[in-house]
Amino acid sequence: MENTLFDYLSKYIKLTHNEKKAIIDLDIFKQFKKGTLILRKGQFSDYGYFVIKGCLRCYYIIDGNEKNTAFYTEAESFEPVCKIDKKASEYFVSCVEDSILVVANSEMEKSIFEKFPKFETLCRILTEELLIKSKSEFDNFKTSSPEQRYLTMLQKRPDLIQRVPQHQLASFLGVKPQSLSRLRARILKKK
Amino acid sequence: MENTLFDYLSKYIKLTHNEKKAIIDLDIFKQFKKGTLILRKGQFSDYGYFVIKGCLRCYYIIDGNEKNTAFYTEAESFEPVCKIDKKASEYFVSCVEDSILVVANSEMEKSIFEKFPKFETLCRILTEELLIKSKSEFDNFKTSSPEQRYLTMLQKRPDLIQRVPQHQLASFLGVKPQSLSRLRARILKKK
DNA sequence: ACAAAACGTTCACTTAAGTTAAGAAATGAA
DNA sequence: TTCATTTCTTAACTTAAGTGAACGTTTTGT
Repeated sequence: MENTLFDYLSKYIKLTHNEKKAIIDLDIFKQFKKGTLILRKGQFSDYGYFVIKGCLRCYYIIDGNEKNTAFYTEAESFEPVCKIDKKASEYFVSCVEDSILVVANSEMEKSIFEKFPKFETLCRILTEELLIKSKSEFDNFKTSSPEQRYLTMLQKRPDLIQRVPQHQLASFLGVKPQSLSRLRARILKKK
Repeated sequence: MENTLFDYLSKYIKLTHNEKKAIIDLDIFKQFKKGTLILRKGQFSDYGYFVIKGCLRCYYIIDGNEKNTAFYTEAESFEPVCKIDKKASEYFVSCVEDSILVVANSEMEKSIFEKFPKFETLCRILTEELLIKSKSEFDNFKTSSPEQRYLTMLQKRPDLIQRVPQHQLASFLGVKPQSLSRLRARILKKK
């Protein structure tokens, strides 16, 4: 369980046995059942999440309809907007599957930064990397048609098509479920 | 000139006179003429930018057409993807107007982090904030129609409509210039 | 095992965006 | 100022997405 986390972190810094122990002692590994709501609209939360195993879904409810904007799977992390904003959350986050997550709040972060300053460097670098990745994805979304976006997802995140219902992927790709269905039929016909 | 930077930073930390001097001594304020290319496709760069005055435009050239994905104005910052990726840049960044920018590379960052560790905390927090803002904007883009996006821009970034040509705003809003023109006519008719 | 709910596809119709082209308006350089 | 270029708008036509509904399949809970 810890391995997913430490393997991921080892790309950035080497951790001593003591440092690893300090992390484990924080008791940050939590299990959640499929369907569990991690975050609700209107809620305030200063917890951040890292997916060890499973899949999280971020969605808005707009005019009574769910609009999915993000899916987080193994070795991906996310911090709710409300954490920094200090406003109530605009969206929900739920578990698409039974999941194991690393869960940490600001207080825990602060205490570990004080004990091991290099964790702050780590967090800064990880966040910079996420920001960059986020820009790439946004740019790619803006410059592609729904059909191209679907083809890109087939290449870059083929697992999502298996684990997530089509009608949830639709809004993630910026279209309605019927359009996604049609678009897939169109692609099949072309081949 | 420094004021734009220090006013902005004062929201996050208090800087001593010494710390401010250390920043100014880095000689990071640079002027650029309208049209100057700050970053080219294919280029490697480890510089980050903060806009004191002016406007930057990030664009791709896809099938010979410019696709604009971001505009940066006063008190906004950006780091090129290639800085962390270590791959060649996929896009161009140019000055929409005569601009004054804070320009710093990784080496300068590193030296200032060593002298004043609290700058690293500052950078971590600023980056977290940018990431959160970026997620909000992406979510908003995904869950809106082009018409709604234009109306949102009218509210949130009305200055852009004045400073940036319409045909550049079009791809930023995810449509062709003709569609933006039509969409604006449609809005006027409704009122 | 069964009924209910959720899911995916298809269809007909509507609405909006893409495409191509033409012309008017604004901008900039000589 | 004039001429050329760029920018913006309009229009006619094409293509794709939105909408509402139907239908069969799969999944879920009891």
